[in-house]
Amino acid sequence: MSYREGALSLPHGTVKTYPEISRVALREGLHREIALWYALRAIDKTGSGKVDVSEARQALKDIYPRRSFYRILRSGKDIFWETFEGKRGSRIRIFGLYPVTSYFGIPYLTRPYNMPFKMLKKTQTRKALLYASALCHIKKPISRLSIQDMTGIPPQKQRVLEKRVGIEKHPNFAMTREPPKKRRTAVMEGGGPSHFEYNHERPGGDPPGEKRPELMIVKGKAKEWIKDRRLPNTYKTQAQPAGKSLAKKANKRIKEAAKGLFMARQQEPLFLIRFFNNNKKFERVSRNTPKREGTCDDPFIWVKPGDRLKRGRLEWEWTGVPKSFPI
DNA sequence: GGTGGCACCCCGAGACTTAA
DNA sequence: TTAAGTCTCGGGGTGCCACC
Repeated sequence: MSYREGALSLPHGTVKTYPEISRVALREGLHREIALWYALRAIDKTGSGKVDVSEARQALKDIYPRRSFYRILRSGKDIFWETFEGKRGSRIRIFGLYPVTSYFGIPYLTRPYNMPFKMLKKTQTRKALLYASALCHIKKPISRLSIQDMTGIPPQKQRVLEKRVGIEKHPNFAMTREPPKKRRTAVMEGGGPSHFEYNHERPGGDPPGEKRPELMIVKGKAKEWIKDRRLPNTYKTQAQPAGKSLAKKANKRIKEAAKGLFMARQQEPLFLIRFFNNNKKFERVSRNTPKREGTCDDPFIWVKPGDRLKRGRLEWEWTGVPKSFPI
């Protein structure tokens, strides 16, 4: 079907989103523009990359009021699309993945994820969709502050967005085999006001060498209490993995343009590797001579379901290595 | 069809507190 | 470190109207 055969229409199912692009757009304050870009790509069923302005406005009239549509069209111009005069009036040339990733300096695209298109329809859930899209491929624990670094969205707002689109949160807990006498401290991420002391002794004592929850003392206003040390949450979104052929294509072009993707990847800011799926991966990282600058802070290894102290609880065992080491 | 001015109202965002 | 709640203030979304 060509665009000449009929008006564009809204998809009923899903919209394809790219975590890296969503993340950068959120950070740059371009969430309105990126949402329209996703919507335009979704209604462009022929994949020609060109749509009539009037047809696009008609197709998206339930999502964007007239004023907002034209305003976003202006503000996203030359980043996500360009407009030109066709034979039948104004048209939009929607930029593909490569020009957009180039604009933002994104060195590599992971696989895209499909999100429910209905989330794009409401103003309230539109930004939340992008947030979910930015988060959906992260399967390991991640702190609120790391998410803020990634997306520019502060912790309070993250919670609001998660509620809005039904992102599930799962708490993680720290396990250890170290004797309680060996207490260790960790400074709050983001330079918080104090540090926390972990690995306290459980009332009644603990058998040495056995795996047990790491304990911490929390000081309240009137009293202090001992509790299991909690690690950052893991998050589960409604996103479904989509085909990655377009992302592969874009990555190939990025690689060619940058003359060495891996050079580009090494220049991107590193998120500290802290959580490992198994011992092998942890040993491989810690054995390797420093290849990049950065540190592995307070590393943990995933505890398999059968080895957990509490059934159903997500547990991570402290590796017992010094607080940080170079990677 | 496309854009600008204006006014109204909702919501985003930050600061702060309390609790576990 | 996470979670939840309150409060305040400014900005943005939107409708209406006018103009080109």
